[in-house]
Amino acid sequence: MDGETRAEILDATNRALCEHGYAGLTVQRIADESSMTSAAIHYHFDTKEELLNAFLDDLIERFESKLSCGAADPRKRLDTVLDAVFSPKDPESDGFPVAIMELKAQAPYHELFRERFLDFDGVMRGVVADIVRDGVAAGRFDEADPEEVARLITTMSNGAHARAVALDEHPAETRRIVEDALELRLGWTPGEGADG
Amino acid sequence: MDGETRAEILDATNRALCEHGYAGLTVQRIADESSMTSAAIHYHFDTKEELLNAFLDDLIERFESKLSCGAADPRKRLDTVLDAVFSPKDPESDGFPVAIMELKAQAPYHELFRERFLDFDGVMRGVVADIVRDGVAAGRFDEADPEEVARLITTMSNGAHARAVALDEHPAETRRIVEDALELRLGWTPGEGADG
DNA sequence: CCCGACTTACTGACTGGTCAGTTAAGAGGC
DNA sequence: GCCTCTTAACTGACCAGTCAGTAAGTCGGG
Repeated sequence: MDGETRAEILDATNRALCEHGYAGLTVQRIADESSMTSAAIHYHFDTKEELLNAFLDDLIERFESKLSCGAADPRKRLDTVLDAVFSPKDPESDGFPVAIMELKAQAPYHELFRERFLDFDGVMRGVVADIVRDGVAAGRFDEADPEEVARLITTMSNGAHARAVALDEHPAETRRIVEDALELRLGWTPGEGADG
Repeated sequence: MDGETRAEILDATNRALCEHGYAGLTVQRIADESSMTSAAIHYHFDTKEELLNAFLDDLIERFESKLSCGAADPRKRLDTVLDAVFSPKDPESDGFPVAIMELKAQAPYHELFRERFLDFDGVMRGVVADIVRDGVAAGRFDEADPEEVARLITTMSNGAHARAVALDEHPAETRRIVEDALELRLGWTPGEGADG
C-alpha cells in the first residue's frame, strides 16, 4: 500500500473517531472523511480491527517522538515532556486527547490495545525518570525519587486527558499544578530551563 | 416502576457495561444480565438513552455519598475522600472505574453526560477544598491553596481511574503518590488522622 | 363474595435500518 | 495484458424500538 494512502486513511480515522467516538465509529464514516469508499478501505485493511491497531500504533509512535529533544539540560528536557503532554491545541495533533481516550476506554476488551498502552506508559515513565535521575546527579534538581516523580507526571497526564475529554477542560490547567508540584520536589521553576 | 425492579435494571446495566464496554452495550445484553427480556426493559425505560441517563445519575449519586463521613477532624475527612477515590476493589462497587470511564469517553457526544461530570467535578473539588480550608484554619495542616490541592487530588483521581481501565493498574498505586504530595504540602502523614 | 373493568408488568414475534465485510466488474497506469 | 486500485451492489448479522397479546393483581358495585 502507498504510504500516502495509508496516511490518508489513518488521518480520516482520527477525524471520524474524534467526531463520532469509538461507539459511533464505522468504516463508512472513515470513508466519508477520506476520498474513498468503504470498500476501498477494506481493500487496504482486511478488518476494522486491523485498521484500528495500525491507527493506535501510529498515534503512539507520533506521541513518543515528541517526548525527546536534542538538549542536554534536564530542565529543558522536562519542559519538552510537559509540552508534549499538556500541549495546547496545536493544529497538527488536535483531538489527540479525545482519540486516545476513546481507545483507552476499549482497553479492557482489546488485549492488543492494553498491551500498547502498557508499553507506552513504561516508555514515558522511563523517559521522565531518566531526566530526573540525570538532573539530580548533575545537581540541577533537589534530591527526589525518579520513579515517584515519573508516576506523578504520567498520572497527572492521564488525568488531564480524561478531563479534557469529559469536562472539555484545557490540559494547561493541569500543567500549572504539575509545575508547582515539581517545584516543591525538584526546586524547579517553570521556564527557568529555557532562560538559563 | 418498582424501586426493586429499577435497581435490578441499573445493576444489570452496570454488569453489561463493564463486561462489554459502551460500544458493545446493547439492550439485549442488559436483559441477559437481568431476569427480564429486552422488551421489559423498554417497558420501564422508553429509550436506551433514558436508561443510561438514569444509570449515570445513580452512579454519581452513590459515589458522592461516599465522599463525606461524620467526623470533624480534617485528616479523617480527607482520608474518607481518598478511600472513596482510590478504594480497593470492594465487592459492592466493583467495576466502578470501568463504568465511569466508558461513560466519560462518551461525554463529548452527550451533553447531558458532560453536564453531570462537570457538576460532579465541582462537588468533589468543593469537598476537598473545604476540608483543606478547615484544616489550615484549625492549624492541623500547613498553609496551602485549597483550590490547588483540590485540583491535584481530583486530577490524580481521574488519572488513577484511567490507569485502572487502560493499564489494569490498582488505584492504590496512585494513592501512595498522592499521599506523598499531600505530606509535602499539608504536613499530613497517611494514617495519622485515624490514630490521633 | 364474586364479577367485570381496568392497570401493571411482562413476553415473543416482528420491523426498518445499519453494520462489517464480500464480490464482480471495471478504470487506468506500466 | 496485467497489476493496483476503486467502484456499486450485495449479504447475513444484529441493532433499537414496536406491537399484540397475556397473566396477575386492584377495585368498586351488587
